[in-house]
Amino acid sequence: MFNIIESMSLDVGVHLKAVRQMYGLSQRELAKRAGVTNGLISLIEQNRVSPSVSSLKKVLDGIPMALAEFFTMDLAEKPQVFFPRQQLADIGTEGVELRLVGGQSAKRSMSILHERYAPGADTGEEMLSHAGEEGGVIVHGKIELSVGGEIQVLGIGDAYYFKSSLPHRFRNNGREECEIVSASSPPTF
Amino acid sequence: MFNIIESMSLDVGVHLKAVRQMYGLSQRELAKRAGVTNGLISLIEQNRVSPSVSSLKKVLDGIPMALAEFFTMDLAEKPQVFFPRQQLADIGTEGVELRLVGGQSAKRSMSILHERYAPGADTGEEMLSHAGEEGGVIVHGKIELSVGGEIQVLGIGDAYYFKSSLPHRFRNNGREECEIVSASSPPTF
DNA sequence: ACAGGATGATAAAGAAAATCAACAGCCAGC
DNA sequence: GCTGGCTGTTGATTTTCTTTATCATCCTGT
Repeated sequence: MFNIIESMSLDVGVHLKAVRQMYGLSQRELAKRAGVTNGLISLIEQNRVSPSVSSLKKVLDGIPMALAEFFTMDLAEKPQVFFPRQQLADIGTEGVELRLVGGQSAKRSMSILHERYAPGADTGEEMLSHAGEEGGVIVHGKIELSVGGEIQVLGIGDAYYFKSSLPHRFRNNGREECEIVSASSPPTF
Repeated sequence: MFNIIESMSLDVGVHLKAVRQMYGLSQRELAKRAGVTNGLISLIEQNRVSPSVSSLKKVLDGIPMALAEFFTMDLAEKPQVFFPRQQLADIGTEGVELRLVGGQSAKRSMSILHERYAPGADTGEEMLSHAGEEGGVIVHGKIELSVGGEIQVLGIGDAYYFKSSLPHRFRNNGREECEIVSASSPPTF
């Protein structure tokens, strides 16, 4: 009886770990939410067991994430979160400049906001997390943005786009006011 | 210790059975290809066990089908094929009865309508004009159709097809009710 | 009517997953 | 230094899944 797991095309363990960390959860936190034991999550992430579908479902419910999303994440390239300034420029053809944020995403029905962050302003240590998607462009100043474990400082012309369910936080560490044009879907305001 | 499976949103068993039969495989045939026993497939399809991910993977490999494909098939509601008459939404006005096929489905590339024009019914002197294309067949009665300056009376079995941007008008001058089955793309309704 | 071969279902035995409870490591605060 | 609380890991036990072998049923051809 040789290892069944190694024949798997999808590394469930590594993948689960990545997803869990992306959502900023510890094994115990996730286990508690999912109604399973932390030991199980540990074993799954080490690929020492192949969870039953019902178990994996329970675990993912704690995130929350659907089974389909979990398995399709491997096929779909990991969604781009940060868009460097250069990447926004010049998408259009000759004479036309199109600055499109999150252009690879198909569905985008959203509300647009003009935000201003005073120096030191912060959306708080408790990470924001809600339904939908959001994105924006930094118009003036700088902003520190944390999304799903990744942290980056964005400056003028930089942009962002992510699923709002990922824990996120905006913080202005600079001395200047920061100005952002953003959009969220479905319309929060 | 009560049934875990009943809390599953996805009915793996029923779904696997449907997929297997869709591919014209018996439990034993699939088991042989997948390298598992027919008994396991029987139990899975009855939801008497929740297979491990690795087992389900092996089974699906025998079809063959990817895990992602299997789970995404469940999220996509299985499209309705048959629409009882009563179920067709009536979106018409006075003298004109318009019954829309598949009105509840968001993603449609076409609007199929069952239209009834009472004697004297008229879509109005102001010509209709919108994007896309439309066509149809006269099932019962007669209808006077004007399209882009041309006028013609169509009877049973006659048909039409034109670009919706051309100004058009339907009018029933006869004494009988007129019945038409039409389609337009992209969906107007 | 019968044999042959297919179908899916099932009980019991064996293998693997999931839990329980304990473990060591790490870091912040006293 | 400790303590308390967090992290992830692990051996032993319980629970569940998977196989084995058997069963009844339904066709098809003789």
